[in-house]
Amino acid sequence: MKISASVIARLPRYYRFFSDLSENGVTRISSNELAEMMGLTASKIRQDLNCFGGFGHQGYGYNPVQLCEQLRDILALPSKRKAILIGAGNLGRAVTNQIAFADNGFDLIGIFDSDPMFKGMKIKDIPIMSDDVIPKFCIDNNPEMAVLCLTESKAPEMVDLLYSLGIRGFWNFSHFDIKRKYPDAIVENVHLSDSVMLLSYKMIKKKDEET
Amino acid sequence: MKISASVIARLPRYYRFFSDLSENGVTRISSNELAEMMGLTASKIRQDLNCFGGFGHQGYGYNPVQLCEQLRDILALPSKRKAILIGAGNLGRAVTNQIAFADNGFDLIGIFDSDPMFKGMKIKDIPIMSDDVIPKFCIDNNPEMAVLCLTESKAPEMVDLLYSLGIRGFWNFSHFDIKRKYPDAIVENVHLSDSVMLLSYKMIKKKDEET
DNA sequence: TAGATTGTTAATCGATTAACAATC
DNA sequence: TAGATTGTTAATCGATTAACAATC
Repeated sequence: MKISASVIARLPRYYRFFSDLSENGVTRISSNELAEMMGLTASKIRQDLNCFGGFGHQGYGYNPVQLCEQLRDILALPSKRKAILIGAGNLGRAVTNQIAFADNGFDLIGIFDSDPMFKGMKIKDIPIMSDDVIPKFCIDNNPEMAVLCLTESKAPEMVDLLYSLGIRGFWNFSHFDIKRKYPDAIVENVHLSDSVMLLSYKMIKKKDEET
Repeated sequence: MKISASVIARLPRYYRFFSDLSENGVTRISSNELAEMMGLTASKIRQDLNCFGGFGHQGYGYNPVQLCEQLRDILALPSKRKAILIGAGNLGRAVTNQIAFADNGFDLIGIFDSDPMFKGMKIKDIPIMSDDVIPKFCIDNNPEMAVLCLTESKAPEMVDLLYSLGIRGFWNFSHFDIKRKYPDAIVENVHLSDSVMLLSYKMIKKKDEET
């Protein structure tokens, strides 16, 4: 009954496709058609979606509107857990747009930066506060998740602080290995440098193969 | 002799660890010690690193300095391919810092944005130009890679343009499916919304399990 | 030489694909 | 009912782990 990590990793992408289909007024799609769209096999799609119960209709296919709602619930997108963001630099501001508007399961309630230049500023109506007030803010508001967009060197100390304040979910853009220090934390890492290095590798490999 | 995608996906992370070790003056590490650090098995590490040749020394272990150099070459980090960036918003500026300074295999030579408000501005000494001049710029400079940090709706048209100008590598922060339209393009997707949704899922699952 | 640790083969495990019975 | 397409089991494939011989 346990659902594998590889299935789960595909769920947001399914949600994305069903969401688009449903917005485009498509009321019915077969695993074959979807497989062609997504570049997967129909078999994999049927197995994946079936992990969570019979969302399809035999002889008919899948209903994007219905699947969309199901996937929203599975991914807990309507839950709106309180989140804070550390680091109001370019990355922090970019991520604020991602998280504050889209319907991604979180509600951004505060932004923090050590640089006094941000004092009193707001991003999308969310105030930027000084790092100093993180403890008080967390005790008062009990956020569950923190987005880490801070400089490398400050990450370890900040994670210690946030963990001590009860935060257990981390969307981590730094290279600091949170899981290693706090095995019970829930961490989603985004390593942009890994991603661009992979692109570099793929490009050199393609060139090598062509010669 | 073909190296699997799962091995390749781990290479940047190995590079990161060997890089840190070498900076910290570690001159020797065994697969067992590294496995403990990285949360992998020693066996997997030995198999992975052996895909590219015998980088280890029997009875001794691995030399981080040496491995670091080897991985740099494998990932083609010294190659500095010319890259342009489309979209000078927060995300674009954040990514500029990533790519313009770090040693990631690319050299950022131009930034483009349709918004005239950016006209004449620079980010890290790289000029921001109008979208209109993309064709001329590409013909003159022949960039190989484009970073896509633009709004969703503009992506399809922009990819058509860039592809027609000879660009085949894409670091894609948009949701537009480049590979589907241009199967011979080399694409590395970064879907931030997928990542945050997975975090949402993991957090709700943990809560479910605890009750 | 003895000890340590890799390189590499064989065994296991899990994920993907194929096939088809169930059913709308 | 006939046709279509899912749900689900069985077969295949690939990735991970374990074991040990090679060798520094």
